[in-house]
Amino acid sequence: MKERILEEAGRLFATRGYAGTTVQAVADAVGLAKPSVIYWYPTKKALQDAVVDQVLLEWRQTLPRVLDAASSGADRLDNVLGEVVWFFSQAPDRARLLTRVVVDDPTELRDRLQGHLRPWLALLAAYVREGQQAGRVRADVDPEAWVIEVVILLISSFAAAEVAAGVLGGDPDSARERLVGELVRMIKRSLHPEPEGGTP
Amino acid sequence: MKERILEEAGRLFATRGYAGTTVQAVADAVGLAKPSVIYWYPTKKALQDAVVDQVLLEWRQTLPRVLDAASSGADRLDNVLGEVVWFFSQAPDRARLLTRVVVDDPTELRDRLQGHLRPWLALLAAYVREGQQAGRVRADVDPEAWVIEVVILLISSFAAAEVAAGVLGGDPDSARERLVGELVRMIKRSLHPEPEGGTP
DNA sequence: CCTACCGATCGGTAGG
DNA sequence: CCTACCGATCGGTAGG
Repeated sequence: MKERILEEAGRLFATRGYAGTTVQAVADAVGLAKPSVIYWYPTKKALQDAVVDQVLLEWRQTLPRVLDAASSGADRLDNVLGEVVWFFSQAPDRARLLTRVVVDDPTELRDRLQGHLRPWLALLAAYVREGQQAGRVRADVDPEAWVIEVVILLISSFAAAEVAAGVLGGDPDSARERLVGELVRMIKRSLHPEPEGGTP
Repeated sequence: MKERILEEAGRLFATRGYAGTTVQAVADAVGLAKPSVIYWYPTKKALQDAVVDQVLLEWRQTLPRVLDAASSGADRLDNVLGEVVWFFSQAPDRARLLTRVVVDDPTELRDRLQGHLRPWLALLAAYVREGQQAGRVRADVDPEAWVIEVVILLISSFAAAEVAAGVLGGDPDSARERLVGELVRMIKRSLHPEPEGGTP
């Protein structure tokens, strides 16, 4: 039952935000009375923490794939982006939830996110720098700033995917596809002028 | 007094969101009793609408500058980006507010935003396409998708600027500067491999 | 522009 | 896991 609650709460927090989600609404979505939700998660805050923790956990579980993608194939960046895109495409609520955490002000949650992000920032920035020394990556890239901007772009692009597809018009599915394609292209071209792999 | 209310409400809606902002909090910030706020803006919803309208109005007032920047100088894209960056740097709450409108779900607000965006999308995409025909812009760019992704990146980058600067570390001001610099570089390089202007 | 007040709903508790 | 209930606060109104 904890899982059902977590699932519905995740959906609601992602779409309506923390303040916009009532414990009663979560209870209704699951089909329980309000105190039953409070039985499993003692406060609304604890429920939100659990939801955010779950997204971070799911991300950690995706890590092996990403690291694998990062060390194989002709175009490693392309592979990594593919995994990240898959992670958010799978469940766009993840991106919406993370966007809220960043924008909703709670400094404590931000700090928790930063703790998760900082090691990644260092790792990825080192990769970029390495590429620069090898001449594969443009010299004018600011490695740390690039990584941060790419993370922002990835998360917010998926968080806004629905609206963006609406603005683009046409069939929603193909609109989403065009947007993801251009997103990936932009990120790659911002790092190096032409694909890594060269001619196959 | 309407102005004071609008100002404080804008600050609060941007930082805490619609559901997270109470009419009482707005009243306290201005130094009025709650019913006095309701006197000037008959409902909380009307107050939010006024706040969003104001941001859109300020953007329209910035338009002449942007259009001017778009038709002068060696690197027109650079000039336009400079104006947009200035618009959001001036008041980062604008970006945070727009992010919320997109993510907070109210379909009606989205539609209003889309109405504002659509003509721009067409105009900017046409510019990109024109550049492609002249060979100034890479052929693999998807003009409409590119414009949308750039708008998303610009808005969310400023909305997350504070957190991003925290992750980057060091002096907050110079961190912000690095991030904006890289943001602009990414956008430019995603369109054409080298600066438009050539050697001066 | 304020005081006084409204019904509804908030997060959470008591007790079983 | 539920019913019954708590004080606090919500958006908004009445009346001046």
